Amino acid sequence: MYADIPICTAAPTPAERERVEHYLVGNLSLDDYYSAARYEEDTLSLADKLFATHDILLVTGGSMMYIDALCYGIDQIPTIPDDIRQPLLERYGKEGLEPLVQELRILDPDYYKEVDRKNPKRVIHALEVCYLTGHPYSDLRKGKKAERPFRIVRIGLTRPREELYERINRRVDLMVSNGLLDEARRMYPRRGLNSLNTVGMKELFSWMDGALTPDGKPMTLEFALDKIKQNTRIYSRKQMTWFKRDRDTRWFHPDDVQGITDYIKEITHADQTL
RNA sequence: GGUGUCAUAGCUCAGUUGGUAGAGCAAAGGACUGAAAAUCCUUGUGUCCCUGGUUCGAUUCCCGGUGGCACCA
Repeated sequence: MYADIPICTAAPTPAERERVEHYLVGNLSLDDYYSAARYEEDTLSLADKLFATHDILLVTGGSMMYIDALCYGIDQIPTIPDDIRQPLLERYGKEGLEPLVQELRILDPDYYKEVDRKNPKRVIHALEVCYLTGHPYSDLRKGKKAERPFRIVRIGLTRPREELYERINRRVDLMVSNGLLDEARRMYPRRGLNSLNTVGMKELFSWMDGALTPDGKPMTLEFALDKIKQNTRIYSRKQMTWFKRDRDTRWFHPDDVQGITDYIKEITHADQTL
């Protein structure tokens, strides 16, 4: 989605896009506001258009909440304007989280009971919605699964951890030889943007800032690159935690092309007999 | 070769006035509804380098050994 950081995001290359049509690649600029809800809108309207000429569309990637927004929908909650978000962020910076948590207890006791009260993003967002709408956030959280006018087949790809980690490390090395450092240097002036608070950029920005490692020494490039590998590994584990919750997902080793093909055939056949 | 110093969790190190030990980082598990590649939560038994001694009891004190580091030759 975000343009200008194709190496960091492992965006499909022009050659790959030549072979297979891709959508929503580099369609956003780094300072665009975006969200899972907008992704839901964008992908649904795109799907509507593409199904006129295609039978099957493939959604790939590992952005957990975005994929769920497309597959299962997301509740109608208004986008928070800056003049509501900013004052809350300032208060959080000055007063810390506790007063905000107490305020949430009054404005939305139901959500207060279930939120992770140590997570600033969750607490602040709930307050934002309360302020903006004048209603408790929990009133808007229906959690209702959306119906889609198409069939969704979820295929999960995974591999033994050792194999996975080895590939992640190699992937980062490959990104570096493809010019990740130059990309980070070009983006450095815009480093405050949320879209650049991402694995692959944040570690290199810290290195450029001369940040210190936990033992008090200035970060080396090698340390920053190890950090990228480590954070990518952690991210891959988070993906597993998220996706394995979903009972509809069928898992395959990525090399098991036969298995995946058979599974798709089986499902298509089942559809035809219906 | 001599003298000094250090040896504790995967790593960097605290600590125990002698009663078998704890932080940060790493690692693993988990949460997740408009900032999500974000944000947050949970989990710490390890021959306290080895041998012997003192002691009711040693990782802690003492002798010796091994290894690292520093200085002197």
